[in-house]
Amino acid sequence: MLSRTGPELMPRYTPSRIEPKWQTWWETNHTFASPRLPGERKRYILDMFPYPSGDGLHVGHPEGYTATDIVSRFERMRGTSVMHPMGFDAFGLPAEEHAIRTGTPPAESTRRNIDTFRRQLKMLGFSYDWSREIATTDPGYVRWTQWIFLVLFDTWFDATENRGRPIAELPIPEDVQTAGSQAVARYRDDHRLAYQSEAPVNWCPALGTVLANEEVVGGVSERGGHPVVRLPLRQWMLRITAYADRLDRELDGLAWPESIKKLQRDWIGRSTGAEVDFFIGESSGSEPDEAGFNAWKQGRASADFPGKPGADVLRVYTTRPDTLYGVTAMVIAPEHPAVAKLTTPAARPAVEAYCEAAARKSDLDRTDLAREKSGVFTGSYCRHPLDGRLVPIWVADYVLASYGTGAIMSVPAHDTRDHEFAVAFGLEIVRVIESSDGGESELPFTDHGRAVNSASYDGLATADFISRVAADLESAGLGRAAVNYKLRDWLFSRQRFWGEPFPILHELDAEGNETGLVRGVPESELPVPLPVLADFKPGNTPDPPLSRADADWLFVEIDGVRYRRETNTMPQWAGSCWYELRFLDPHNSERFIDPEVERAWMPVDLYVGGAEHAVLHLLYARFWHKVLHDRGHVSWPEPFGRLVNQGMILGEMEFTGYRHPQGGWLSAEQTRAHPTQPGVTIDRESGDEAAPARVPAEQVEKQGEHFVLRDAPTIRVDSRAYKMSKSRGNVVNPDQIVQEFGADSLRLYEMFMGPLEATKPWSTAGVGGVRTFLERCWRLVVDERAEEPVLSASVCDDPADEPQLQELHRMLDKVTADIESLSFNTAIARMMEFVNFCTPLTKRPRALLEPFVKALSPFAPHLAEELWQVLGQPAPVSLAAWPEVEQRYLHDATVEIPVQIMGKLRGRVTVDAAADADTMIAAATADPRIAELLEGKTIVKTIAVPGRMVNFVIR
RNA sequence: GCCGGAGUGGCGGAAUGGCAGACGCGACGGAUUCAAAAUCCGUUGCCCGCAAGGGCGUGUGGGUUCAAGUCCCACCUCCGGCACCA
Repeated sequence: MLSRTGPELMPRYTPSRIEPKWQTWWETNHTFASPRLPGERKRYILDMFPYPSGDGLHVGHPEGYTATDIVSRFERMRGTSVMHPMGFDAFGLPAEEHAIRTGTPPAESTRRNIDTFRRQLKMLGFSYDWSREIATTDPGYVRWTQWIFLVLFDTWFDATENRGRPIAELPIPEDVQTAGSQAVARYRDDHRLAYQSEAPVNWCPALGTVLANEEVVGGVSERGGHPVVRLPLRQWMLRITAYADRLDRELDGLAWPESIKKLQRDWIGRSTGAEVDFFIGESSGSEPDEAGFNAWKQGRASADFPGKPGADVLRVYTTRPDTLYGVTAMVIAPEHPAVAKLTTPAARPAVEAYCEAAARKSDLDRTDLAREKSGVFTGSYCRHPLDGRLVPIWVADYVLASYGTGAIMSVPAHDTRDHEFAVAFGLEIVRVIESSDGGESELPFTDHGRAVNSASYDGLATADFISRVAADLESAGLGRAAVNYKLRDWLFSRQRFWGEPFPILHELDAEGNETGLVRGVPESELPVPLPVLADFKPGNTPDPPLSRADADWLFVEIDGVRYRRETNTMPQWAGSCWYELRFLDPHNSERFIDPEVERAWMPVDLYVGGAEHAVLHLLYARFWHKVLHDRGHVSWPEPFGRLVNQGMILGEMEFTGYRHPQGGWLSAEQTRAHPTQPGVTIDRESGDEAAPARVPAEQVEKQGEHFVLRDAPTIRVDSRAYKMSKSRGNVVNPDQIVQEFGADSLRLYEMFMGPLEATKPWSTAGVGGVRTFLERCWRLVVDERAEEPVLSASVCDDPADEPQLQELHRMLDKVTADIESLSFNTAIARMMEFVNFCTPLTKRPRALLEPFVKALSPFAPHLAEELWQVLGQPAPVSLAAWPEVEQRYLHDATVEIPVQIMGKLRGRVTVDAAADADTMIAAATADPRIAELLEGKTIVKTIAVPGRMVNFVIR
């Protein structure tokens, strides 16, 4: 019996023998080493490096990696200098959780996981320059991550120049200057891009850490789905909001998918509108009197709009200043600083109770569950800046303290949320916009339209109103145009062990208490290593594990001053914010990168990875890069020139039937999803839970639009592919696929499945299909009956004939163009056609096979090297010159064109490829069948596109 | 709710406004074989027809055009993301 993989049968295509052989050869010969500096044409082709999880590689990884590998190999063969490195994003929570469970230090399990990943990546034959491998956990890498943090710490953002500058250049106001050096230090600290803040944070008791806003989804942690509560804590923040404008605008020049750019823009959330001050008076009274208001207004008219709101006003931000006359209430966030002042004695108990409840509420309670608007009246009023009427001030948690000014003007007629709030509390609703067509539109009406009930502005279109009123407010000193961003500053510290320590020291006084002054660790003492700990467990309090380190780690003395180290660690994102730079100069111990190398290789020309990083990683990395750029450390403002997102690979297609609780089948259309429990299906009528059951494909057939059970055609079954997951048991293991089919087959299959960017279901039968193709390639060249791989007798030195050369060059033309456009699936299809063409040939000229093997080599590199060797060519084909496409073989002398009558295909005629319209029409009418159909009809119009088609319009 | 993306044979998918379904999987038939596997050759959108041929077909309904999977309008379904940002 013959087996596919039996080593005794070498003449058959045996990946398990040739793949390790060539992997060793490439490694020994440093085939894919990149030069320090590129030649004339360079390509920096980068994968998003993986987090080395304990599960090893899954089949999603090789998809993007194969795509970039094909492009890298192709570019090398064309003589381009290629940078194609790989490394590991090795800090992160899972290693630490594993450590807590098993007692294994994270460094150890991380090293093991990296070893597994590296083995698996090498097994797939990727042409990485492994001498450039980095892990974010390497001390030599951490050193420079910490160094970049110190750059952030040393930078302030100059808003007038719109760029980051050294903190030493920060202008110090005179009053601060006179207040002494401590005041100056604090002033500087308040302006650094890396700063400490005491703001409420998302504390996750289950994970024992605080999380970034981005890591909290719907009130629970993104990782693990644990509840998150809000807690005030001292934290390190990065002032990414300073760069919001540039992060938004500078997306324009990038060759990124528009959808990703849009996601980033939406996340940054730039909005334009106006800030407006509402008079509340100096004293904490409930109704500011009219005289005071008039005096205030007069004062404002002769002065500039204050940069910061005084205690006598409530400042709001609105994108719709045109609705100013529709204001019927002011609403401030429970955390707004003026809450206490505005609360009247009578209202105090209710307001305090409300604010306390809001503070305790997690984001989950505030959003998902509490859709009903809640709020409480403060008892106070403010004065409307334009018409002077009294407007009640409410507190409600639908207003966020962290956005805009933390206070809004409520316009129930023209804002959905304000409308809900007004309805819930019986507030007045005043229409100030009608639709442009004059129709009585329903409220709330949030579209643009025409102003009504707005004094002298009546009749103005919304856009005109906005610009007019903004100018009027500005000149009256009552408001000004303003820009706001949804983006918040980046909460950058974590109370975990397995992350980069901050290179920061807190000054201690004689009693050992922190003075509040901080300094960076001297550059010469980087990296700050992680301390040796016996126990990695996070505590019940937000005290970081590092605070339990030995005193000789924890305390430092410099120039006679004692310091305590910062004991927070950086989040996992830190390492991936600049790895694209370090790959270019991974062993440099003098600088984080040699500027000459940086200038020569950056930016990344092709960056491929999953769309799940569309916002966070890519935004953070762009931010760091811009800071480094502003400080003169890198030459380009953006790190990634072209970005492509590979699609997700789903599990195999599944048919699912539903079992009725009383037994028997339930047709799929009689079921629906459980209203609250995700993943649970119930009987539409009875509400009973329906048990899903996987149905084998052979028991199913298609009937009209749906799939039904073959034995019970009234029972519909669902058919779809699901995300791979351990719980569903549909995870495909790359090791197993390589063992069964070979790495080349896995690579080729993943590229053949469909477009790179599409989501597509896995099919192991499909891997078998491309394996068959590779076997056909093998038999084209190799004698199957010999003991050792030798050339097939049908391979000859005869020149290739014209039709063969045409086939060859058309294939090469298509494959070349398709690699350039990352359309690997169609490139492979074209090579399959070429092999189908060659298979029946009893004499197969080398002139045909050798260029084909070259074209195949980026896709199936091991097989290509082996075939190249069998053909007697010197290795490696991986660096052979990409075959030239000869244009003269691309075009036929004659073409067959369709002939249509009234747009319907009625025949075909063969004409000279260069035939003009008249010649084509003549040929078409000369065709007996066409002539017959045209007989007795009047030709109204004739369309002839040279080389394409002819169409007769008849009557 | 809002924002993306996608709906084409039994399945994955191809198609600069110009011959819909390339290529692959699956299925069916043939050659080879004692037999099977493997291999090679062929057929394979649906309907009518012995055939020649004809009709219908790219989620639904309309439109533009000599010609629409492709462009425009309205809608349906699925997938992904965001979700009180004033």
